[in-house]
Amino acid sequence: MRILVIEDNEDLAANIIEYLSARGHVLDNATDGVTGLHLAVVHNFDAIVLDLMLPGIDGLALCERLRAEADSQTPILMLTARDTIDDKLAGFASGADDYLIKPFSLLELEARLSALGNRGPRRSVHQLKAGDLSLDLDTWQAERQNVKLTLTPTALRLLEVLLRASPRLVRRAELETAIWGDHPPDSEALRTHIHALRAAIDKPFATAMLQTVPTMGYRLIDPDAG
Amino acid sequence: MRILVIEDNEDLAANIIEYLSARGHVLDNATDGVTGLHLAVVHNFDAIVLDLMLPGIDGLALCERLRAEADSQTPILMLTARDTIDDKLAGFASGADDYLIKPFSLLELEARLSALGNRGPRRSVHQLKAGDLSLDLDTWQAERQNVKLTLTPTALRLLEVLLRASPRLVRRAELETAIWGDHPPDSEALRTHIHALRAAIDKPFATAMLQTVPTMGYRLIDPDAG
DNA sequence: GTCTTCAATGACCAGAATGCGCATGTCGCA
DNA sequence: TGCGACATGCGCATTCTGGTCATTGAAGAC
Repeated sequence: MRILVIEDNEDLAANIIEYLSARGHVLDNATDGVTGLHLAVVHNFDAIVLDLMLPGIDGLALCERLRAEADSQTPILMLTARDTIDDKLAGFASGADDYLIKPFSLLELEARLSALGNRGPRRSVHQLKAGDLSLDLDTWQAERQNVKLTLTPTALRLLEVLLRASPRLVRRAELETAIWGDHPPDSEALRTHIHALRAAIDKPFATAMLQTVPTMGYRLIDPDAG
Repeated sequence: MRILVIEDNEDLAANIIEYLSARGHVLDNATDGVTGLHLAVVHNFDAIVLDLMLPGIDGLALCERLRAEADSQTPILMLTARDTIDDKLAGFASGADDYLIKPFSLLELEARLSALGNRGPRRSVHQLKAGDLSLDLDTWQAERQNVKLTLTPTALRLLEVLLRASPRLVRRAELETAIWGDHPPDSEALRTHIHALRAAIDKPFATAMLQTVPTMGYRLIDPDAG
């Protein structure tokens, strides 16, 4: 996860950054509110750790401005020594997603950050991918090299089957039953659809991913992998 | 919000339900794990409050099964008297989104549930949004580019469903049940309403947000995002 | 109680997209 | 050179979608 830590206490910030970096996250740090707000708006973090006591802008105000002006939905975890109910309510009211009281365990911080990062529509678990080609099963939008592709319904199903199998080879019979069920068309219409799929995902690009294996079937490979 | 409370302590459950109901939420209750799991799978809650000490299935196991088998992404807030780091970590590891220690304040519970349900109480209570298109759920006023839109009741419900799902694709059958319940009209009246919705939210503007995915359904996208 | 208005529905038509079958072209191989 | 397997392009039939409109039914106004 890419995480922004807005915290002016250098020791604490260093602790958090060291621990989370070691756990494989990418960290960024701001020691005052203005810088933090700026970083949060410009970059696209997966989560923000926000101390409430800050020089510059107050933490609550920063949170509100981030939600209101910048219309950002990045999850925010507030960090503070204040543990009265009113403090917490104010935190959530300003748009925070979680609220952690000092002193806290770094383990718990990471667990809560993960929970924040995992939820929400941003991260779609339902995505098939092979190399620079991807198919989002929520939106059913296919992309290659971040270019959106328009596919016919059949080509879309074909792509889905091939992506799920990738880089395995899929037999023609398998593809046919996947698309038409038990009653595939008389002729080998599959070729036409493979052709259409190729036109969409391979032709506009430099490298071809959809390969033919004569007499056997087709497979979708990632040219950059092995 | 529609909230499921899985809690066998009757006093505590009654307290939570009474309080949250009074605050305008719709509550449901299960006193054992099996019933809870069943309700969670069948209905579509905005959040689940889950006690860890339950007859039937253990809370952690229930959480895992919900995530794994049912593939549910409903936010889960765990409720327990156990407050060691290991307990918390186990909770988050099983798929929880938040973890609250007894005794707790009902105010904090509601704040945390709001944060879970909508990532910011502001959004759920007030408005749905996608790009420059928004729907205020208090006034039921839809706007695009700050221009107020007049919609027919059905188009309004259609917009609500699509906005909540955005940018996910919504299948035709899904839209039909969302609007008409189990007995959708004979003909494909949905098209006419989609047409009406398009006329209102897309036609007067330069860019179209409501996209058709042939054979599958419709989706509402933010043209400026990714 | 009647009239008016508006939305929902279902039928219809037209245009476009898609699927499928076929003819032809291409490649590799014996 | 001949054969098998596949790619490609084309045309027709079908399907899908968008748009329009008349009818129906409900809610509100008078």
